[in-house]
Amino acid sequence: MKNGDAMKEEKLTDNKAYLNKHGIKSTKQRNLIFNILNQAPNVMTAEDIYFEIRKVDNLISLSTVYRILEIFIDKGIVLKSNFPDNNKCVFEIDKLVHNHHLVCLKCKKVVYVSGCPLTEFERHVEQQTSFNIIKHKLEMYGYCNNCNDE
Amino acid sequence: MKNGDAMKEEKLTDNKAYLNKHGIKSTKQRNLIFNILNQAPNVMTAEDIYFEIRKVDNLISLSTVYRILEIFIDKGIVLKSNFPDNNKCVFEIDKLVHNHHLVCLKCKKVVYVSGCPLTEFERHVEQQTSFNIIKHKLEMYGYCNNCNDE
DNA sequence: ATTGATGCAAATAATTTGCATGTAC
DNA sequence: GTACATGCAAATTATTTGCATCAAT
Repeated sequence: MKNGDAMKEEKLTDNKAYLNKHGIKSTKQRNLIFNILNQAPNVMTAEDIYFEIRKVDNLISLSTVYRILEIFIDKGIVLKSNFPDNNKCVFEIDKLVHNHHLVCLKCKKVVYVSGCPLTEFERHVEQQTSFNIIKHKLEMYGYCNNCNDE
Repeated sequence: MKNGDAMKEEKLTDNKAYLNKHGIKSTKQRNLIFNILNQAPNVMTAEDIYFEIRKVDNLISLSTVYRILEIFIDKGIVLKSNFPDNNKCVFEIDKLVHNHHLVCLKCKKVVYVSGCPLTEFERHVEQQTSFNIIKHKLEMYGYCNNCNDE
């Protein structure tokens, strides 16, 4: 028990430092959301996060989830996406390795794809358009192994 | 005048053929929406389309706009996107040349970028993931000439 | 004439906001 | 103690749906 508590304590402290480093005040709710997103194997909607927190029996308001996500996005530690199928937004930690999304058109599973073939292309586009390109988002759509078989 | 009418007539006929070819029944409203999207210099929201039609003094219901767009998407002649800033969906004709989006983070202008550096990468991802990739969506974000200067 | 398309109003769903209260520093 | 964060309920916004009427074949 003591051990568990100590680990928990340590984890929270870690997050606090991380949040503070990014100019974000640490609160119980912010730590929870950060932990959940950080351990999530996949993108999550605001509601996913909300229900995940309820499991842990720590009540939180859905609007707080939205507000905290907005802060995390502004401070650059979370990414927001919007797949055109459903109108829900999905959120994920902004890992610094460049991951892109591969979405199954049938079961809607999202898989991360590492590697990024765009660096050179971006430079080319910058020259052509005189835009200053900051970031990009790449989503690929298709059918996963399972859904292909059916 | 006669000339104008003839041109209009011809245009509508063209669209009808095009719609029918894609398994879409032609109606006044569908022709209007198709024309508007086809001549649009940029992506449009459902409301943009709705107001554009109102200008032409032809009343249409917003729900009809949504319904027709859905059909166009299903039949593959229109693309739907969802930029994460605002929760509105945007629509555009699916030109067969592969265009991608370059979005200004400040003024929200969207510019089309031609060329696609992804063909080879997609094959690589298919091998790695056993997905069957159907299509992709690439959005680049940055600051345009104007907004950079300020 | 028939089948499906549209208009209108109401419903739904995601997200945002106002305000009173609670909490981190 | 103060300033900001949160909870709750209500508001807003985009999109969808039900149903009666209209239009294309």
